[in-house]
Amino acid sequence: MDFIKTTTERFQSAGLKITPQRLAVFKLFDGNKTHPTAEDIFSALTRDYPHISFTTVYNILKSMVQLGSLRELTIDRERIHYDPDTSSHHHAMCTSCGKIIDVMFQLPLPKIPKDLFEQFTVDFCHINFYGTCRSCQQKGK
Amino acid sequence: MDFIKTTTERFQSAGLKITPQRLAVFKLFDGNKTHPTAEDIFSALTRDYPHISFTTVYNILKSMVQLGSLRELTIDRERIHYDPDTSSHHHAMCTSCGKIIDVMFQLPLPKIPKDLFEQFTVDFCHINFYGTCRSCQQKGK
DNA sequence: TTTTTAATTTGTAGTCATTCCAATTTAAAA
DNA sequence: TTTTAAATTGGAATGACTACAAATTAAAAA
Ligand SMILES: [Mn+2]
Ligand SMILES: [Mn+2]
Ligand SMILES: [Zn+2]
Ligand SMILES: [Zn+2]
Repeated sequence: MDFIKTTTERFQSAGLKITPQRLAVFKLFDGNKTHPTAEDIFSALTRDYPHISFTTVYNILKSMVQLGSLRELTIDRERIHYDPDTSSHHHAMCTSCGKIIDVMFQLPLPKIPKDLFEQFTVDFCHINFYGTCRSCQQKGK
Repeated sequence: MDFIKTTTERFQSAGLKITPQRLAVFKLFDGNKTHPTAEDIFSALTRDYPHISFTTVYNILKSMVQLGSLRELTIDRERIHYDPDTSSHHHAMCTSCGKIIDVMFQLPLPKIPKDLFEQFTVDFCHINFYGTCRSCQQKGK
């Protein structure tokens, strides 16, 4: 299903308006695999919306997360990265350049220790890999 | 091996001094399974060191991490939690009360998709579970 | 199309964890 | 005991994110 259309419908169903700023953010995330930050989105918007406010960007991101169109990553302690792919997958971040890539695999449920479930109702799980990407390895030589 | 002794030796080998403040922090972490924050450590120290500075706490924590006596958790976006258990294990955080518990298991290497290793040298991996702990589930009723 | 109104955007100020810095103090080597 | 490099301290700075109130606007109603 189309990300922009789905997200637009979710906003409308929630009684939220479709503003040019919102639509521009939807477009930036459509098919985006780069896991941008609020700053990234803000910078990209300033070209078309020179008066865009950071608050607006944060507001839009928050609504998109609440409506299930974006997921917040926990991999980078410095800032939140947003992912329009809300399906179950994980991430790897290069500790040298900060690039974040997808790691498409499922942690098999039987592997999770059952004593965890005895103490805890698990809602979701983030698996974060840290290391060095190819281009940074070559640069380091 | 004893945590305080090991950590003390690491500081000395690195040419760092053993101050009362440092020793007090080492003691607070010895056998500690609660994953405290800098604030937690600061508060615990104010009893014996009423003039302790936050900067000192942060400096000590940084040195301990650098020398391998502490590990920084990525599970809580709001603040860093520190763990004196640097062996490979994972964590679960209650999204209601913030409590963090250990999840003792190893992600089996063959389960990690091999294309990750083609693009990336993995140094370490944090697995973070989020959910609701027992006592918060009961309170919620 | 015009009017109406509640929602949105914007700029600014505020928060909070963490870091920076320079003056003072101190562990520990000489 | 003296010396000195390192540590501690308090206060100021940083940076991501949030709160708030005034101005603007999407879109429903007339
Ligand atoms: Mn992703
Ligand atoms: Mn632990
Ligand atoms: Zn890299
Ligand atoms: Zn709880």
